Order: sequence, then structure tokens, then C-alpha cells
Amino acid sequence: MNKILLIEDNQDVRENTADILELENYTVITAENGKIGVEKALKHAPDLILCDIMMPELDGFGVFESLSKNHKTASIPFIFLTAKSEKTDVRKGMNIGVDDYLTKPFEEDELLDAIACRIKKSDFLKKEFSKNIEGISEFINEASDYLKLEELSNDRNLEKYKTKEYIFTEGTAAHQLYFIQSGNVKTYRTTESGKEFVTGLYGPGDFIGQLSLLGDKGLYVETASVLEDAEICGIPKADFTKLLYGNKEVSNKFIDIISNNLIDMQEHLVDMAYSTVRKRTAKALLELDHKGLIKDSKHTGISIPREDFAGLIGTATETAIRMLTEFKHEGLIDVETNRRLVILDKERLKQISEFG
Amino acid sequence: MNKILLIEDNQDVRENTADILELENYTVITAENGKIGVEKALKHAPDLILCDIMMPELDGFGVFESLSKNHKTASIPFIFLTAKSEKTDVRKGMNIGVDDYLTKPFEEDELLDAIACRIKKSDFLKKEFSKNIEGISEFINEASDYLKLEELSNDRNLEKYKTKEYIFTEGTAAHQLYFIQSGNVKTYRTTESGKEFVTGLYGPGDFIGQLSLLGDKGLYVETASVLEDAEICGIPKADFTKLLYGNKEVSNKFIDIISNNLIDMQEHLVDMAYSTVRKRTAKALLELDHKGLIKDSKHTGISIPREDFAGLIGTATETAIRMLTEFKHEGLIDVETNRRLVILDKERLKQISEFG
DNA sequence: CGTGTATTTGAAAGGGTTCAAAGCGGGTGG
DNA sequence: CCACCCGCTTTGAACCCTTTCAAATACACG
Repeated sequence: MNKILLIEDNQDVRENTADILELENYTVITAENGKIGVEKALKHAPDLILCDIMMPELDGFGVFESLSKNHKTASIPFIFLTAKSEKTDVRKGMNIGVDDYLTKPFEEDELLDAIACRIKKSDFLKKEFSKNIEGISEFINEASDYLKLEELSNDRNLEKYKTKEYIFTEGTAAHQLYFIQSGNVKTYRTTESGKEFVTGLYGPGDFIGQLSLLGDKGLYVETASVLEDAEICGIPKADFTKLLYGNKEVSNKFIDIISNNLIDMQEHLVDMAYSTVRKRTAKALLELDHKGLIKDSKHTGISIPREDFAGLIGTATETAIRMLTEFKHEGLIDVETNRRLVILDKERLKQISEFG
Repeated sequence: MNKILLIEDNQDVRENTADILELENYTVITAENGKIGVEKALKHAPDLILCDIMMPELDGFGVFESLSKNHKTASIPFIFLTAKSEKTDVRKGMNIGVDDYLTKPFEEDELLDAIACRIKKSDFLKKEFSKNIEGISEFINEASDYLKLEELSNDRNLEKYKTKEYIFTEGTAAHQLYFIQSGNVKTYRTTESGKEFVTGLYGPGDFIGQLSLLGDKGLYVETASVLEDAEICGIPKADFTKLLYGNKEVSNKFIDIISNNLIDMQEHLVDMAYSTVRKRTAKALLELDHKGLIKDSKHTGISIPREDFAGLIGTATETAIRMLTEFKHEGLIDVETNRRLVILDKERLKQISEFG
């Protein structure tokens, strides 16, 4: 169960509060002043801290300040207990980044609600999302769940698309992001010379178009078209931005994800510049596999046109095909009747993707 | 001066408050109930809204809800006026995303402070930062200024680096970001084959290493080394994360910037895949110029080694040199004695960078 | 003023693209 | 149900851009 550190100088309040919390199955650690509180926080790494403001030795602000400095304790949810509605204290507290405050005397329910709420938020923050673009999809799902935003994907906007239909096109105004219920979708950018560079492949459960909604110009920066018949649900921009900007936890988490995206992209850029097509092909195959788009025991795999596969690697269609046949001859992959790919030797592919 | 919309049903309070605000030179628009308030908000697009919670026709929550729906009014700072410290109301308000609340009766100063603070925040949000990586530097500066974080660049960590010295290296633990006071710095990634891909060039006023601090692994993802003797000041990770995560305005703004970075990077990726070296060279030159690293009336320009310039384009040193001499013969650029570049025909370079 | 490093030029080799043509497969209509 | 046709895939060969290796030249620094 979750550990809570309670820092409070008044013995009555301290014991009373501890009792309430223990009845709810929290493990409670108590400290009778700020100094001891900081020590115990470092020692026990609690899941949440309740802290009085007015205390001898080191006051609440001091405790918070001190714990913020250590990265081990900086992210622990922090709730202030204020003696009475001391307006300036509360304001000061919120400004320096305390998560919540409770005015004494508080109701049992009030206390427990606040704690439960914070611990839930903290759990959300601790959750890891994969660093690839599709990590954003997991994230939006979790976040909308966490904020109970049923408005997202209200099912009222569900639409069916056929293969080769466009969902949105590069350069048009971005009003919606899209959630894929079923089917497969590719997003791509077209160059002046008419080549298509595939920026992503998406399947059920993925969101597409988020990035365009965040861009300066409010235009879609890529085109999305359907690879295999799909059911797709549009989500208004407003719902998305509300989700993203409206809540501190969500926006901070989003920064993490998108930062990792950026790092990922940098790596991709280096590959593009200096890796041979052979290496990039191996990488692309592994990536497809990782996304569950390659046929294996669990997945059906998608039937991806060679042209699109080439666009994913950033090479000509013929070259991509040559690489695939090369891999086939080496026994690394196999091609089924309807151009579906199967990976036979993942280890060797990894080797190629790293060392050539 | 700034326009403020005051929605309040009690005539005394309304007139009194309006007087205070007008004395401070704000333009005040008043509304006596929620419904009229919403109408006036849409019509006048005020810079800030003060709104009572308990009102006939449409209460404060309703007004807020309704204005959030329209993107014209959604980003206007919103302050609630609560009759008395109705705890649940306050909490509900903060949860749905109201910016602040004031408890009636309030002091003149309290009101004016809250308003000034919100308007300042709103100005910060409206500010545009350039979408390139260096936009992040502007942003950090503005943000630390806005939060009055003098701790950042406290001058206590100022260090001198000589040409070719490393500031940090790829793969080591990231504890700090760095602020460049003077000199020039390059960041790059090294491939297995020993090539260097230059990920950025930075000058006075730029921050480097931010992205690494945000990455999952907490390692620097690139190496930074000095091009021309520099004075650099280290900023602890904690100060940066505090700045970034501690404040909703700042983190939301950061999302905008970094999203645009991502879009920018995508474009770069497409170029890498399908553009000729000639095109990419032209783009690199224009980018250097845009960053003020090329010699012109205002800037001294940097003396960039050809190897690094090649790393920026993602090509071999010899090829980069060949392109530069080609441009020189075409009269597009000139090379000064100490390998400093000068742009002679920017228009033509732009043409090349777009159409080849 | 010499020495070592960075830049520039030259020429050959290699990887990838492009153009052309042949194969394959799947859907459609008789 | 079969034949035909169209579009996608595959293979072949020539060409071109870029890299690589080699050598000459320029430049900066002690």
C-alpha cells in the first residue's frame, strides 16, 4: 500500500490524522517538525507528503524548497495543511508549486479525497509511454481516461473510409485529430519532385494528426490516406487542446513524450544522412514488426505496397524491392502471396541495422 | 490599454469594482448577468474576464463553459469572484481550469495584483518564438524572466572554454543545461563509422543540452564542443525542470515550441531523404545566415571548419567544399581569408534550396 | 620560416536512381 | 468459371551523384 509522510508539530492533529489514514490502509510515517520531515522523506521516499506550514525548526515552505532540490523527492505529491484560511500563505504555496492545500480543521472525506486524487495523478505521471510516435496514442488514451473526458471519441463522428481515401491532406486547415478504430493508415509528405516520404504507419488504437493541431500555422503538415479499409473517428481540436493544456500533469507528461520523439527523430536524421539503404531497410522492418504490422503469431500483418515501404525508408521503389529480395535470399525474411512480409531472423536483422 | 469584462449581478459591487479598474486605466465593460456576459465577451474580445459565480440566468461555471467552447474566447484569462470562501466552489473552479479566484470582499490591491499577474501571463503566452531549435533559447530566457528565476544563470558557474574543448559528450549523464555567454559551439552525434552529424550551431544567448535533460535515459544524446573560445554557464537540471514543469503557462508554451521543432525536423528528414546535396547546401547556408552566423553588416560571422559544415549538411567534407566552390563560381557566395563565408545572392540561394 | 593541419582539386569506384521491359496476380465482365 | 486486362512487383542495365582515396596547395601557429 502507499506510504504517506505526515509532517505536523501539533501532537493531537498528528495522531488523529495518522489514525484516519491508517484506517484507510495507508502506511503512515510521522515527523514532528520540518527538519525531521525532510530527513524522513529522503530516507523513506513516501508516495505523498502532508505538511503543516507553521512549524518550529523549518516551516512548510522550507521543507518543500528543500525537497524540490533533490530529484528523488522533487516529484512526490505535496499537500499543505494550513492552520486557517491564511490567504497569502495559500497563494504563496500554489505559486511555488505545491500540489494542493487543506484548511484545518478538515473533514475526513476531504482529506482522503485529496490524497486519493493526488496519488492517482502521480501514478499517471510515473507511467512510461514508448518513445516512438505511437507512444502519443497511448498517452492520449490514458490522459483522456484519467481526466474522464468521455467527450473524446464520442462515437458520434465515426466514419468509414475505403482504401486509398484521404483522411486529410497536407496544407489544409487542421480542425480535428483522428482516432483509428479499425484498419490501417499511412501519413506522408510529398516532395516537389513528386516523391512520397512516409512519416508514419498507424493501426487500430492510434491517433493521427495531433502534431498538425499544435503547429503554428494550424495546417496539416502531412497527408493521411487509408491502406486498408478503416473506421475512423474525428475528435475536435478543442477537445484535444483542453485535454492537453488544461491539466498540469497531462501537459508535463506530454512534454516528456514529445521530447523523446524529438530525440528519436534526431537519430533518424543521422541514419538518413549516413546509413546505407541496406541498414535503413533492416531498421524499417524491425520498426514495422515492433508496431505489430508484420505477420506473426499474434498479428495479421498489413499488406503494404512496395512504394509505401520505399517511402518509409526514403529510397526509390525499385531499390527497396531489391533489398527485400536480397534479404529473402539471405533467409532473413519471407514474402507471402499477398505481399505480406514475415521476419525469419530478427537477430540478424538487428545486427544489420546496427553494423551494416 | 487593456480591456476587462466584469460580470457581476450586484450593482454596488459592479460599479465599485469598475471604478477601481478605471482608475488604473483599464477599459471596463460590464455585464449584469451571465448571459449578457457571454454575449459581450464574444463581441468585445476582452483581455481578461472577472466573473461572479452566483448569478441569475447563467452562473459563473456556465459562462466559463460556454466561453471555453469558442476558440476566440477560450484563451482569455478568467478570474472568479466568490461570495465567500465557498470551498467546494473554489475547488470546482480550479478543476475546470479557471485561472484564479478572488474572495469577496477583496482589497483593491489584491484585485489589481491578480489582474496584472494574469495579463502578464497572457502576454507571455501570446508571444511568438521562432520555430527553430534556437527558439527554445528565447523561450527559456523569457520564461525565466517571467517567473523571476534569477537562480538561472547565477553567474556563479561561469566557465571559460577553449576551442575544441568538450562541454559535454554523448552518452554521459546529463545534469546541466548550458547557457552560452560568448563564443560559438557545435553539437553533434557520431556514427559508428566515425562520421560527425552536426545537430546544431549555437552562439551567445543560446542554451544547449535541454533536450538531453528531458530524455528518458538522462544521458546527453549529443556531444557539444567549442568552435571559438567561449564563456559558458552551467544551469542545474533542477532549476530547468522547475521552470518547465512548475508553471502551467510555461509548460504549455513549451509544448508549442517543441511541437513546431518536431514539424521542422520532419521537413529536414524529407530533405535528407530526397534532396540533392546542392539543395541541402543552399538550405544550410540560409540557415546559418538566419542564425546570424554568416558575416554581414550586423554580424561578424563564424569561422566554421569545412568538416563541420559538411556534417551539418550530412555529406562528405570534399563534397561540401565542391558545392561551396560551385556556388562561388556562380557568384552566389564569397569566401574570405579565414574561411569565413559571405552570401552575395540570397534570392538565388533560396531558389536553389526550393527547386534545385 | 618551417611544420603540421586544413582546404582544395583530381580521378576512380561505388551505391542508388532511373528508365525500360518482363512477370505476376487479382478483379471484372462476359 | 474462365479469359482478359490493368496495376503492382520484379528484374536488368545504363547512368549519375556522391564518396573515397590520393595528392597538391594554402594557411595558421609556434
